[in-house]
Amino acid sequence: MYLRMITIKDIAKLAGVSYSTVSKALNGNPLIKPATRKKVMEIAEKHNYRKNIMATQLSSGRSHIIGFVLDELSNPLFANISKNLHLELKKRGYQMILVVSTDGYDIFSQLRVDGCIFWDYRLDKSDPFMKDFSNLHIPWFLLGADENPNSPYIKIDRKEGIYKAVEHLQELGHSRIGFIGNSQDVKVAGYKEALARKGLEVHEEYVLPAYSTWEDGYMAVRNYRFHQGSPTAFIGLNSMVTKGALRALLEAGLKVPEDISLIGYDDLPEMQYAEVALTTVGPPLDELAVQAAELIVSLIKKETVSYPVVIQPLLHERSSVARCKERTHIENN
Amino acid sequence: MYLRMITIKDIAKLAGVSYSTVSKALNGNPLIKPATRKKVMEIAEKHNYRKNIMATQLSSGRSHIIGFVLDELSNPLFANISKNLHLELKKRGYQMILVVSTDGYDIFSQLRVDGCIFWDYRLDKSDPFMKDFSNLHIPWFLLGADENPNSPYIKIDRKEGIYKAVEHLQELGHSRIGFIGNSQDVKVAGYKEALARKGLEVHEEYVLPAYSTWEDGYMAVRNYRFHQGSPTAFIGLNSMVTKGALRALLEAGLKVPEDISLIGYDDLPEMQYAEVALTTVGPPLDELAVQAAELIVSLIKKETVSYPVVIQPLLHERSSVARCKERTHIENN
DNA sequence: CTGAAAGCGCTTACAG
DNA sequence: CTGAAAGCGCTTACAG
Repeated sequence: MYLRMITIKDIAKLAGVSYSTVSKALNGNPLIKPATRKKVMEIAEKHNYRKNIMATQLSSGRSHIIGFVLDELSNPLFANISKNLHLELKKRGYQMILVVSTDGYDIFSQLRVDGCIFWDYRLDKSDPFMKDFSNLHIPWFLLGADENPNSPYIKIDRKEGIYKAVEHLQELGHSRIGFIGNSQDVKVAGYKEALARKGLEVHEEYVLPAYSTWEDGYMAVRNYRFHQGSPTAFIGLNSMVTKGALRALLEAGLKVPEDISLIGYDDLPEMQYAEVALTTVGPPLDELAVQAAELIVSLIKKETVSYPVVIQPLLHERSSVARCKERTHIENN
Repeated sequence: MYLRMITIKDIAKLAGVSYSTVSKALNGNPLIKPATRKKVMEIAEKHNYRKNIMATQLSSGRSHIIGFVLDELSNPLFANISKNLHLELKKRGYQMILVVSTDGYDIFSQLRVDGCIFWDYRLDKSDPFMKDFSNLHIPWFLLGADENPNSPYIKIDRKEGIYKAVEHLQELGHSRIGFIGNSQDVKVAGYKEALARKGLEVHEEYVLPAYSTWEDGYMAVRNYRFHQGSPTAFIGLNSMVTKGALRALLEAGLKVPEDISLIGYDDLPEMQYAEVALTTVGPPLDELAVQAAELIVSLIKKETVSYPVVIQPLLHERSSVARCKERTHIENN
């Protein structure tokens, strides 16, 4: 079918050693004499040898492939996480495949992954897929879940992240703090709790509904009527919503941060390159990837792990937040 | 490592037949007596047997996995194409894995895919990856390329699609037709050619620059100063740009299609659910997937194929285009 | 219609 | 330090 590829037996012949020696040399077995290893390596290199992963998998029983399951692809956050995770897994000797749940999961019946990471998955144990999946006895965990009784997960403490944003704003004198996002999101709950903890009043009117896109954030602000008692600061649900909101604020003639402060959730690089360098709160994405890679590898190795692993979002101060000048933005309006 | 899974040998023992018979029964070999097959199937079912794909791959030499390589994930078009392609491949006995090029390609050194589809890839033969990849002798083609000398590809005749849009608008009396998109895109070239073919004048001013997002389309229209000689109709680069442009047009107080007509490229379902059901032109996405699946399977089977396979974009009339009422939108403005 | 046997390309005790 | 051998779980001629 294909052009036949070179195998360890071919290399063995060329090197004048047994093919088990070749296998060991290729795998860096320390018992092999350096000179032998060198010769084997050179021949392999010269003939562009590629280990046949299927054979390796079959004999070793493991694929060294991790599945990363995402719900949707539209959030730039995923591209970032997927890339970081890919890198961290690679460092640990694993490859990653992306599985988009809308594409279905049958890939798992073909490809034996050694482990699986589910991003922010709304876990439904009665889901036929989850039933099938658990039959495979593949180590897995939820990344970014809020809870997952009896199974490992990495929790992003989003409520605490929002709390940090609220705290930061309050310290700068803001007392009327709004949120732009959909009320289903745990971040809205976190927002309300944070206000309560800080002794600030919760006004439903301060929550501008925005589902998840740039457009949503933009329209939420566009549709909002600013008035005397409007928030002097807003927190945005995610990077897209926040950037859309920023644009709408600027178009409404409000200066950010002079007239109104804005903090975005999710610390993506693009946030600092927005029209105004955005102050953000969000999980450290590199750490997230490291923790996720470590956890799945530990699970694969059957090490005992304690969970949840909790990731604390961090505040990154940039240029979209200023001390509250009470009523200033209203006057300008 | 894992809970040991049941194998064909186990089934053979339970069924009282040889394991080669089990293999054949499981694979639907017609020589096997129906009663035998039934017994085997029942036992397999009962014990939740899963074929070990690595063993299958190793012995058959093929993985039945196709790689689908994407550059970026943010366009909703990709989600659609990926899903359709996945389905079509599945019908033909193949699984698909998504490979995001920003994640790197090392997955290919681990996982032997039987074939590979590159979406709209800016092919660079000197790219070290492409060199490595071609060494693997894996069948592949470009999907959505404009050309690919000496290798198979599926061409989407975007220029012809744009031509259809221009023609449709002209037939309804429009002579000042604008385009919203970035001038790097082949669609802009197609737009200019279409105007020329139709004897319409090309004004650079009619091309509103928009790179690719909703925001880009929205801002392009926002920043445009409508005047006496402005276009009476626009064509949008893709679904996102078009939807952003639609919003900006509406906000500018223009009625679509009464005051101004709009055609969007890419016939995604969401286009008809926009604020105004959008007339679109774009490749039939189901056919695209079918053609892509057929081509890669043919290539894998070493069948001779003729290429390029050309996909013609289709016009879908909805409610965003109306007969031109010369100057009407200007008067209203 | 069924089965014994070879083979896919590796890994990994085990023996030397 | 190296090699012979068994084995991973299948598929597939081949013989019957």
